[in-house]
Amino acid sequence: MERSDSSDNRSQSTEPLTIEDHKVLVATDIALFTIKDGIFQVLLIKRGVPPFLDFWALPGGLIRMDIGERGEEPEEAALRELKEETGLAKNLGYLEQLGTYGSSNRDPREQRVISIAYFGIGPTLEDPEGGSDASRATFVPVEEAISGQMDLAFDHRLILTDAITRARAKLEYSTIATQFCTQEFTISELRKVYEIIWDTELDPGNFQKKVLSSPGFIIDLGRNAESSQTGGRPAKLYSAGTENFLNLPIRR
Amino acid sequence: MERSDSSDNRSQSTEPLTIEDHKVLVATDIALFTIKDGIFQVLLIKRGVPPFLDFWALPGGLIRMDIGERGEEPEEAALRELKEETGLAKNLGYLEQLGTYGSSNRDPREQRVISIAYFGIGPTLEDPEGGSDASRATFVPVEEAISGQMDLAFDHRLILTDAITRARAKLEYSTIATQFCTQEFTISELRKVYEIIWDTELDPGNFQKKVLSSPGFIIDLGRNAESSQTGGRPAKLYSAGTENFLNLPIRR
DNA sequence: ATTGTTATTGTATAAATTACTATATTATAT
DNA sequence: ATATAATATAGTAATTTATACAATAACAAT
Repeated sequence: MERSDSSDNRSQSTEPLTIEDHKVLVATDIALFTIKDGIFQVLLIKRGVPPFLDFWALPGGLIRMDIGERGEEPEEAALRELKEETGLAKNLGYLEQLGTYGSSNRDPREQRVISIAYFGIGPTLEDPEGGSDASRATFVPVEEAISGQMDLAFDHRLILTDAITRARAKLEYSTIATQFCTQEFTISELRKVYEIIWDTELDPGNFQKKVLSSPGFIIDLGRNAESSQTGGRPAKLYSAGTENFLNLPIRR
Repeated sequence: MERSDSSDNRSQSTEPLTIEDHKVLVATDIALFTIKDGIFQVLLIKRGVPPFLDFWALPGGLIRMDIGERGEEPEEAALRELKEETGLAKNLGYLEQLGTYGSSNRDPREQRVISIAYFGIGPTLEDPEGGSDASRATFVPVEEAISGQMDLAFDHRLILTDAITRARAKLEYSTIATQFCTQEFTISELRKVYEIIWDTELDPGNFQKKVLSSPGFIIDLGRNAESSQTGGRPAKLYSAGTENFLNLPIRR
């Protein structure tokens, strides 16, 4: 046998590495966003264990192989760790895979660890509280989280940056903005989601027409919101529609 | 490695699981697309080893831990397997992560295997040829590949379907269509990329204006292509521009 | 009733898209 | 050479969409 590049995924006595040696640890992380106090925020935990003890991090942890028939589903692991580390267990408004971060130097420990990162949205949820490997858990304004003031563990600044980019991009061509609202919301509230996340101002009249002319974006509930303290015409109430994507994008 | 004593994970004792027991195998797969003979095609291999012996599959394989300081980078593994299984080693026009497929039942073997899937584009490349674990390697029309006529291994039909969706969507708002062309191309050739992948017809005049008014999409080379056999005004030659995204989308 | 505030509708203009026509430049047939 | 077909490119009018901004509607506070 002169060729040494043949498949080594079955353990052979002549090969130095067994299949076991190619296994790696797989973790999940969630960038869970919300709008709280009129600010675009992300859920972070303060690590209570090394490495990166006392650094801030996205909630997450290893996929466990002792759960389920053949180990945990990745999304399941992400939600479990979210609950363990932050106490948040309500159904999220939205969850999708962001990407997998597998660079060989992303974890300082001897073991190689790759992470499947998720992008999530929750409406104003119950207050998080630290647990498990997290000494604290709190929503943090995204600007603050990526500013450099906060020490983020591993490559979580990269993951978070990618997640913020994803969020801002998806507002344009999808209906996910409704997931930042409560179940019943006004068009003004929906517009403020865009304004806060994009850090820009949108024309109320034009926004209204655009949203109302996008089929499946929002559903008219036929009722009005209660008048605000400051007066003004009461706004109609809507709920999220059934479409996931917009025919015509909403532009910044 | 100093941990040769802990590699026995098959002992079903009552002892708690060690960190080793949570490790899994990580593979990569590539959906590599091209346009060949005027048809949207994807590179598939015929498996030469079990499981799914003689099934068609996306090129790919395990990330190796015996390459590099701390194991292979995922993208590196994907390109290595591509070369080993299909012989294709030229620089790809485009490569991005598609997503990670980690369902616990996606691999029938005892070992849990998750796969990081990539989406790639090559211009008309050299002809592929099978190697390593692949008995054959060939470009296959995407319609044929997902039609059900071909037996695809693992969850590769799902991955391929997602990759096709990604390709069709990215044509709208990105400049990746140029990656399906040779280095120098005409606007007609670029338009045919859209027409073939979207299976639709686009108005030549309107397409021309749209492309030329999109800054950074294509670069005028100031030369003409050779006249075609059938006559007609010779087209100007262009090369791919520097922008990755379009301000205004190209619509189907 | 008056004023302030917010929601909603209307309107005029600008920009982009679409459908279609016209012209330019070549090859091929006669 | 001339006519015709084929393809690329440019132009034009109608339609749709986007933008800026004005007007009206419906409430609270006074």
